[in-house]
Amino acid sequence: AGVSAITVSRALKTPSVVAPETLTRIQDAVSRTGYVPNLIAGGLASNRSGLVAALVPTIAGSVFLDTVQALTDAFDEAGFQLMLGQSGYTGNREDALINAIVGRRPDGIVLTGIMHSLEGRRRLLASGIPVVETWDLTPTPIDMLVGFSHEKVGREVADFLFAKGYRNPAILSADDYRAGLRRSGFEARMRALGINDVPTRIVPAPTTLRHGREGFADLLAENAEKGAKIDVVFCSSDVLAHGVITEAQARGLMVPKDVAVMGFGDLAFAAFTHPALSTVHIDGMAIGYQAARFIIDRIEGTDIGERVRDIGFAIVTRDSV
Amino acid sequence: AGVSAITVSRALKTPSVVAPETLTRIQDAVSRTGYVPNLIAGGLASNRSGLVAALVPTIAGSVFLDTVQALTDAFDEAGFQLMLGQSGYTGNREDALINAIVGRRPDGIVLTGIMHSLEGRRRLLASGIPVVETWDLTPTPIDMLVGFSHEKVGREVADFLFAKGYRNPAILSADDYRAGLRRSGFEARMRALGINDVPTRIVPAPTTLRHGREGFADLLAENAEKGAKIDVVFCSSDVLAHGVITEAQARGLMVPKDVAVMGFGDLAFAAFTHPALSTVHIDGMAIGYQAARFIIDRIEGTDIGERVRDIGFAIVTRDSV
DNA sequence: ACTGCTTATGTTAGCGCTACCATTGAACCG
DNA sequence: CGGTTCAATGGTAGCGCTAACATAAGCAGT
Repeated sequence: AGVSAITVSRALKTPSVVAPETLTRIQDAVSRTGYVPNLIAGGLASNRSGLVAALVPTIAGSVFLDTVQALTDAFDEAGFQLMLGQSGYTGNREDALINAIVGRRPDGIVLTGIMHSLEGRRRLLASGIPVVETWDLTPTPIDMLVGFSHEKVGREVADFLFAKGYRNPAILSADDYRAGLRRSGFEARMRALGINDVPTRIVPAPTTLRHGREGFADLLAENAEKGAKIDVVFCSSDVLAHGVITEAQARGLMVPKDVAVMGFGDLAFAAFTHPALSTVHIDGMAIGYQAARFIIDRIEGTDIGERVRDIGFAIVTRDSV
Repeated sequence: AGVSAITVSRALKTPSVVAPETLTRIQDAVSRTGYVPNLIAGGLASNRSGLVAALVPTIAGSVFLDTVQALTDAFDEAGFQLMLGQSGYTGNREDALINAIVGRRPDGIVLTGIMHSLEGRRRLLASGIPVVETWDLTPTPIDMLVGFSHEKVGREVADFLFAKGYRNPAILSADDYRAGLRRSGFEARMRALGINDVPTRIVPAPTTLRHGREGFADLLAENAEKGAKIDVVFCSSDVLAHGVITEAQARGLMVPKDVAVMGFGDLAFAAFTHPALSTVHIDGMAIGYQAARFIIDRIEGTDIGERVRDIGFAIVTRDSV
């Protein structure tokens, strides 16, 4: 287009600084030749890769979907591309993933859940890349954090169910760190209320409708042996809770008359099960948007204010409790 | 470590060509200094970014999850990082995304669904990047393809339901291109079988339990007016079908005695609804793995054989039909 | 006319690697 | 013992951009 490379670079990145006439000439040449700037090279030169990494345990049928969705949306809009990594629930792949990710010099990293491996924490810290941990609260975040207290969820659900008159709660929970936190909060508060033995069934993460049905069936069988009864099941996910409702239905049990069911997550379907699921609402999208905001602000040098955001939760009463 | 940069590069990429003694010395220095190679720079130099892009309409509650999961897994293992892009169902963001993605010079692109925009096709073709289109069949793929015929699904489901004795089918379908294909296949075959008017309800994509319930309610209301009846509902997704089952239950309708329900996708939960959902099984994981294989083979120069793979489908009979 | 300031564009260097070719020294061979 | 081969390592250039500074031209103020 009769101009130097740098002018083209400017025309594409900061069009405001080139003369309008030159600009149109360049844009014309770009569309004529089908030129697509190599952002890899640009990233190397400017030290801004335009990449952001998100690590989730798994996307399969998970509560993190909304968060991932919000992240892609928010970052897309800001011109970043999201790299998705699945660490699995076991955590042993986390370290290898961290290396692969840090090597690509992303402009930010969003972690779902807090980072547990010390080695991983050190490496992230050393990299100097903005990091947001999400979906949990910890007094010692690596960098920034947006989440809520799982323990507190457990406690408040215990209070809620107790106030509703339930005295024979059971737990159906995924084998997952955060679910464990909710469990202990729940048990601790129940103990304080005088209920000491809470029958508990642990199923593998990620949760499925199947695990909900089978887990509930197991819980029932186990308790029948002991001659005990269950009047409410607190599930570690809405999917599990949906499974419990389904199994109850299949057995001719009325929900909530015979057994009440409490979920967690308030996924899109929760309001439309039959009966509608009472659950704990978590705003997964808000977590994603806030995480994106944190990183974008940090990159742009804007003040981000308090680096830890407790996004809270809300108990939603519908018809299953 | 007393060696030149290039030797380090070799030690990390092709350890077999450096002397074992030198190798340990380098590895020692790497772990001592916490050196993480800059893959951006490496990518620029070697023209291999180690990035692969996946475009999905949306990940929200979708049938594509398994495919995305398989893609991250397969590519992670091969040392590639997945970039996730959501194009939305409308398709107008597709072009902008294509540019952002091509600019990052990924080593491969996986498209969910075929690319419709001519401009997008041209750009992808021009980029020379290996492209796999998935979840659909077309006589004119951009490059490689792994999918199945949605029309054929519609036809076979029509045959299947007709053979089962159903004569008053209805359709509950998402407003989505591929669902439309299944719909026309279904209607065409039904017409051939002498059934001309198939009551149809279109709901927005992505599908939710809610749309399943409301859509079925609408279908029912509409038909009650006309004094017609519905004996089976063919849904464009398992989620929708689950909604129909739920709504039927809420109304005291027996499935499949009063209405039968047919899903699509065979998602993990389909076997565990009550009654268990009859549906069309699609192996989303296999689609993902095959797509990854295509791209990896292409990169490594291995012969990929036939560039179009029809992965087929299977009608799964459970209890809802 | 000179200075100072602003706007538009250009020049140069370098981001951190790897491709390519060269070099070195040892082993092997007739 | 010179020639050939091979394994291990190094030197140089360059991937395609952008940061930083330089330059040129226009314009206002004195």
